[in-house]
Amino acid sequence: MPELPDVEVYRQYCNRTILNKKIKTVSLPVKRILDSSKSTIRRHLKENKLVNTDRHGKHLFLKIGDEFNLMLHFGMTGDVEYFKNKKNKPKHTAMLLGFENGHFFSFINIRKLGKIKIVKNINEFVKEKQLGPDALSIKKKKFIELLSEKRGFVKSALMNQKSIAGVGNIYADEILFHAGVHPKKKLSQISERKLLELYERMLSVLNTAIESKAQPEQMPKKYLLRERKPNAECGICGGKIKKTELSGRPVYYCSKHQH
DNA sequence: GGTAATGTTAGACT
DNA sequence: TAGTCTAACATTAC
Repeated sequence: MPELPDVEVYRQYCNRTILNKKIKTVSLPVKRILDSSKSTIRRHLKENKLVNTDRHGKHLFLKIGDEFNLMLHFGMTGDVEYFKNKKNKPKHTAMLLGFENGHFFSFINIRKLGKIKIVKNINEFVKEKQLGPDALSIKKKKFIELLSEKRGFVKSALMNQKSIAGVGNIYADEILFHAGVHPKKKLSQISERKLLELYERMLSVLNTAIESKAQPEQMPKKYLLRERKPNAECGICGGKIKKTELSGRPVYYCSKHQH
């Protein structure tokens, strides 16, 4: 479930499992997700250690030594798993690292829409990809500034990685749900005061999701994620949850309290 | 067996 | 020109 909160949970997981272990084997069976050549990735990882982690939006960076990073992007499906016995290798493993201690690390990518790349400088990568500031680091002023100069639907703007990095389809819905803003409201019709509220809600939703380990069942009762289906009862106002579509993606919202 | 799914992006559209 | 939108990608789960 790889939006910002999911990737942050993966990052924390990597921090407590794979750091400072020497890599002995590197297997990359899914060619289409490689953004660096197989040999480049191998060369950087073999006999080296992952020493730190970083994240920008939905991109995870595993630092190799002090010069390079292994960038992982999950696409629509993805997970990471550290395990001790090779027999437990997860299905759809797109990268398998074997450590000196005999344990393994798998980058799982079912739909193969993810990416693996060796990245030298994170800031330069972010610039190249034209990613906006990370959703948890963006300043209030910058947020207002970015959204004020856009047109189109408010949900599209929240999901646009070039404005703000990290918010995807599910959490955009969640943020709008708590801010009481209809996903198909035009940005031009949203007051600055409402933009401020969106900013506050974005932070609280993302932080709450991370605290809940990105598991819907662990989130507060009034969260839309827990009942993300048509005709469910709204946890905030008792209204009816409806489903519509925007750019081919599903949109869930409360027909009563989101305007 | 049809349908839908958490992301990105090239190319079409406005 | 530049911002916005659509379709396509690949695979599984229900």
